[in-house]
Amino acid sequence: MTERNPIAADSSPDSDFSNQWPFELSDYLNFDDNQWLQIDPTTESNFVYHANELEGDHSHIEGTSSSTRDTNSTTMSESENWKKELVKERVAFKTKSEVEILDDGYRWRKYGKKMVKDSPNPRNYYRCSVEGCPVKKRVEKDKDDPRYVITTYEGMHTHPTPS
DNA sequence: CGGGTTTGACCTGCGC
DNA sequence: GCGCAGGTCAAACCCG
Repeated sequence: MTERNPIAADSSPDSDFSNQWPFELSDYLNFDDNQWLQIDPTTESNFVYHANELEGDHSHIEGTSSSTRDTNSTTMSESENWKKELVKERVAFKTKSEVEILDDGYRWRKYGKKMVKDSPNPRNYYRCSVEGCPVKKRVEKDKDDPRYVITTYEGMHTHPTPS
């Protein structure tokens, strides 16, 4: 599967991520359970940076990137648990799509499939085909609306997008 | 033949 | 400690 899937062109050519996600992004991000975050289409290029902010501390979402979290003042047990979850970048979003396999420019190899408890649809696990690249993603259909596909990316690519 | 998919088994973390 | 659920492995299989 090397052909592109031009479902929709992204409208922000300056955005780095418009190259990475050349399909239509939905207005919602999901980070866990019921944690849906609505994003502004004009700033959607920022969302990647904030996925990990939400992993353990759902209380705030900031507009800047990466790791500025050492100044928090939560309790000890909380911050430890929270650190543990911040090992990897993670971002999830919901796309309206007929197909689950969206070509985002990278090559993915499927390595697992699992039924999840809260959904009648199976969850598929993919890994980046490039050797040494730690990126994984999981794809599942929205249980409430099977016309939507929930994709969760984990990690950052260590290589440029193959073309 | 090489790369990706399928699929059941296995591993691990967590709640009870 | 046990059982469940999510995540991963890996052998067999499929396909260009």
